[in-house]
Amino acid sequence: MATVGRPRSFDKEEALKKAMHVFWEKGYEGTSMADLIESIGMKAPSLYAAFGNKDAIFKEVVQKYLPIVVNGQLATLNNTSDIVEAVENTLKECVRLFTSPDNPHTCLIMTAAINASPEHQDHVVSLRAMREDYRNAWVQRFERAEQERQLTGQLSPQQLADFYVTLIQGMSLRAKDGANKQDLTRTAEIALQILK
Amino acid sequence: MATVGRPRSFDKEEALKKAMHVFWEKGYEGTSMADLIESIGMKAPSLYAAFGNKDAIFKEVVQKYLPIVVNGQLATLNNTSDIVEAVENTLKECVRLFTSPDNPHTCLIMTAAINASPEHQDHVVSLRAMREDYRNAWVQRFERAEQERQLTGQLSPQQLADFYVTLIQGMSLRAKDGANKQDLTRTAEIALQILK
DNA sequence: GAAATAATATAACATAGATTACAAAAATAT
DNA sequence: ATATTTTTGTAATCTATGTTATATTATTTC
Repeated sequence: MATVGRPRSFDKEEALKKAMHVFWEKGYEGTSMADLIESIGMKAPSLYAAFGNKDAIFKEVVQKYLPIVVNGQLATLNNTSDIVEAVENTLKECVRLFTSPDNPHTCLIMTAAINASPEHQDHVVSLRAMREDYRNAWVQRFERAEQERQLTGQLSPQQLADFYVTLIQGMSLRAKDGANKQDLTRTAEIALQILK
Repeated sequence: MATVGRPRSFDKEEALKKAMHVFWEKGYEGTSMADLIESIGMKAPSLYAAFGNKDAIFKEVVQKYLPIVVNGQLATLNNTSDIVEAVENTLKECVRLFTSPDNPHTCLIMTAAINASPEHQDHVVSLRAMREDYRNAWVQRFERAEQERQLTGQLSPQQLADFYVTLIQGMSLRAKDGANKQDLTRTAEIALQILK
């Protein structure tokens, strides 16, 4: 399916992946188009032609990041039948993600758009909505556990979900601050005590 | 002590407090000089004359915020003799701060400078250092509790400090996302179980 | 090989936001 | 009162950064 005209000198998927890492590392406002241009190795007009403007690139990055990271993690949460194991595995997966040498040490959804100037509030709002979805997924998982009589304590699914999501958001920040794998693992293990 | 020249039409402390609230709400990069000018009600030249540039205003704001909020909180942590009570009171104080109608629902030190463009990395770095100090204060508190034989479990002061600081950083984000006082209080109560 | 098409590179352009110049205003001191 | 000093207000300037115009290059189709 060779198309007419000069061929692209870059792979769009590769470019998007590089853009993702930059936004992941520096956040939306902390990333300049110059950063993207430098990291991706594309010149401005090619970037604009391929993706649109900075906002559009960020949105596409988030669309890409979300399935890979969040859904993969929620699969762990939902596909492990024992609730304690499910939470343990999911927390460990968070720790692995937040300390992997392959990517920035944080969660893009949690930290890439916390604050923004008024014109870019939509990114703040949309990531916040995703965090809300993420929390709801945790609530649902604990509701299932409750129905399956796996919750021994007197804590409600909402309370448990809030607790673990709060902890994970905190770990995103701690990792960005430089917390290592051991530190975060210990914190996760402590949090797991709540379910035992 | 009347000084010569046209008198100021504003109170410097009041102006700084207003600037603090803007930065607290919007973060360093999310705040424009126009925002500050509007909120404070001073014109640009007066602002610059009184405080210096945006960076200087932010630094002065942080200097002001730190003693008021963080030290007050650490006083609670350190001056309550029983460790469980100390942690409980401190967490409750966090919740109160993060949900007070009088101020933005987050902690400035935790969320006002998470990401920034390269020229403003110094703010990111300095706030990170303050978070490190904050963590160390928690470590020291638990070390004291250990010496006083108040720690019943087998968790080290570092592990406990990491756990609670992670939770508090998470609560800063959850509060900014809209978590209410009840939600955060429940989360804090759950976290307190670890010490019992 | 010439025409058509699509991407690239250089460099200009636009705009938002931080900062400053300059003249006018409001006070004190002599 | 006049001179001096400091702050204020308007408006200009500077700068960083997002975006686009234009010419050029590389490919396919006829």
